[in-house]
Amino acid sequence: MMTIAKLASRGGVGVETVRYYQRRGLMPEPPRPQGDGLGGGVRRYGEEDVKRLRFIKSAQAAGFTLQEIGDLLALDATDDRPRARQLARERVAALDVKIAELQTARDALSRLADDCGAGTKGPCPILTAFEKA
Amino acid sequence: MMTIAKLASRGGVGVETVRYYQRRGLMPEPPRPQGDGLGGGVRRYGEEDVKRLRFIKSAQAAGFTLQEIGDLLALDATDDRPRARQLARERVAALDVKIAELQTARDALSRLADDCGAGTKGPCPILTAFEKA
DNA sequence: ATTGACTCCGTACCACGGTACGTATGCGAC
DNA sequence: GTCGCATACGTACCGTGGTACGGAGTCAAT
Repeated sequence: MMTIAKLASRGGVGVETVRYYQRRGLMPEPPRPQGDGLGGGVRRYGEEDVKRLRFIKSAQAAGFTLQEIGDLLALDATDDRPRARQLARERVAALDVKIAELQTARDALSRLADDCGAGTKGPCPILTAFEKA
Repeated sequence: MMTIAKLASRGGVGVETVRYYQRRGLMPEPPRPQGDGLGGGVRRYGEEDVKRLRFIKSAQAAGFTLQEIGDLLALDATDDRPRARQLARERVAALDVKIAELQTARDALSRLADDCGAGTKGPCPILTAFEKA
């Protein structure tokens, strides 16, 4: 068991971020010891909380919003497979689009860098670099 | 020549967005006719403004912030090739990282969707879907 | 038992990229 | 010339994802 600072550091985020996720309902707020009569004690966290935090980071990297991540986490506790599959497939499709878009942009920029290195006179044609993209 | 509404629509953004870009210094504010004594007239825009607007969209898709796009546009008017090349190459590197990241996430999600379709009992292992990513 | 570090909680604030709103003015059609 | 929509401009507000701050409580070590 660990306190929030340890949890945050193991999850690669700040303490405030964990608390923000708790407010958003993405992370559970473990019961405080000593009953809970206003000033009960310090909350403790376990490995499953670290996993959850890391999941949130990965899902964010996949382009999910915190809202969607909340939905996914809620889904994880249910047996609604069709819904989970649907969300995953929608995201895969969105990612395919996004990846293609970035690839196109990458190539345009790469071309720009090359073209720009070729000559030495005048400005690089930055404004036109994306025109054929 | 066109007014701001036409420009915005040809650039695929809203009128307010164009004005926002003007405030940010990304789009020029053409002089108003009738001198400029407070209430001069309606500004007019040309094809080069449409290009500029489209460039902003493309660059945004490439992950540039508006600040960076401003830098690029400023650069476009200068002869500082090394700097332009540097910015382009930095972005290419950043895009390569981002693309790889999205690709990994995509594959994890795709796997999740498949695994989730396999059985019919119990919840999909959503929380663990990204663990090996 | 006191110090010092950490926690809890609420509230405020931040950057980003817009979007909306209100008022005054302009401009084309009739 | 006057009706009505579009433009100009300033200012306010929005969602997203946090970050910072301040005061009170807690806890472990000395």
